[in-house]
Amino acid sequence: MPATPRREEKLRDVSRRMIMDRAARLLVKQGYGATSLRDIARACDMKAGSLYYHFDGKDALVEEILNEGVARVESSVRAALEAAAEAPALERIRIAMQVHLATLHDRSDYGSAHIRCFAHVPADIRRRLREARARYEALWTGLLEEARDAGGIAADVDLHTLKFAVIGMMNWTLEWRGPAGVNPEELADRFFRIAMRGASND
Amino acid sequence: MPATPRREEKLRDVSRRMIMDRAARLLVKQGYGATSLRDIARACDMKAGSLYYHFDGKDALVEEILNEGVARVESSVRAALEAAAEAPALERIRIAMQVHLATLHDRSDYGSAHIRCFAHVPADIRRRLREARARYEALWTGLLEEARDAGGIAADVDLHTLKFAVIGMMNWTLEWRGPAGVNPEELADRFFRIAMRGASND
DNA sequence: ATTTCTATCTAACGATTGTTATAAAAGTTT
DNA sequence: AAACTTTTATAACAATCGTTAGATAGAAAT
Repeated sequence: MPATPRREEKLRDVSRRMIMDRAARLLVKQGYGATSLRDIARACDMKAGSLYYHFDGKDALVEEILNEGVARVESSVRAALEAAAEAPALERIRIAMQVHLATLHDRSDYGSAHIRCFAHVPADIRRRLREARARYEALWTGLLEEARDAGGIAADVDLHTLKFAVIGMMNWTLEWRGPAGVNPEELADRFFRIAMRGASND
Repeated sequence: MPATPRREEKLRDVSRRMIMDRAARLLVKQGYGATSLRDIARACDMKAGSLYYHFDGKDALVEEILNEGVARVESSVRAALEAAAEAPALERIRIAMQVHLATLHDRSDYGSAHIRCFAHVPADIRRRLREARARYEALWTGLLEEARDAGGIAADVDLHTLKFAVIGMMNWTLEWRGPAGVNPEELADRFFRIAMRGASND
């Protein structure tokens, strides 16, 4: 086998990455149906046909972006949790919320693209994405069970409902928080405060 | 002026209503970009061109549907709140959550269509829809202020954050709750339990 | 210098899109 | 029965869609 030239392999990957970055941004702004390959190509200073050198087609590109969307959020959260492996269960939940929210708003458009486009992407893509989603949700289920087993969560709170409540309030921030809003970490703390201790006064 | 014949006016309205109903369902399932006028027409046993007798075009139809989406949720919630005008502030919040969730999941596809399609609809439609959205959010702001002024909400909870947390967890149910899931009223109670008294144990 | 490989462009394909003008029904009024 | 109104169908339009095959330019390898 020939010695694999690293320089060129990098170049190829750089183009792939640029295409995915620009496409992700467009997906967030315009949605799946309204984002054409020509839109994506123009954002990359390319022509639509050239994208086929890097991807098998629109759906393959979109699937890879959306898949990387969950993957990025999950790995960020997982890394933060490993770094805080000894922290109390509730504190680990707060950290997970901070990283989830920060990844969504600061890091990249992949996570946002996933959340925004998942519902309207072709059914076969959606089916495959569900696996990655389920894995990430299982991470949260584990976190909450951990807290409950440590006695940190009230017995009459359904963990399934709690999981979706927390994920829901976080993901919904994409619908209202502008880039100039409260920073994600502070926002996560406020959500944590509400979800864990409750808003009421008694 | 001629006596307006009620029979025919009704017939015209019935067709309009049917078109909007079917279109709303398709919008929920497929999203704005992937729902064509021919899709909508087929669902109505009509041809695409015929839709132009009832609506000025795709965007006008979609805007009317999405606008009615917020309007329905708001008027349902408002009616329920008027019927419970004397109830304690926190109880009124619980009721509002129940009706919001029930309208989204049981009543019709208009509210779901609004939530699902808002982000990806053309910008000028989105701009006009924002007014109706803001009015509905103001209703929630009022509800929460009412509860805070009555001493029912902790001082260190930001009402703006709380509002979006509650709306977010409710609207996100569209992403995970199937038609066979927990009924909306019970789900609203669980959310209320979490958001108001908190999930933690201390 | 020639060949080979990589990355992009060109130009077109058939299908589908929103939209329009016009014809044809179907129903109501006179 | 004739005239008129309301509703739908027909058929086409320009534009755009995802996709493909083949040409082209530039860099790397020989």
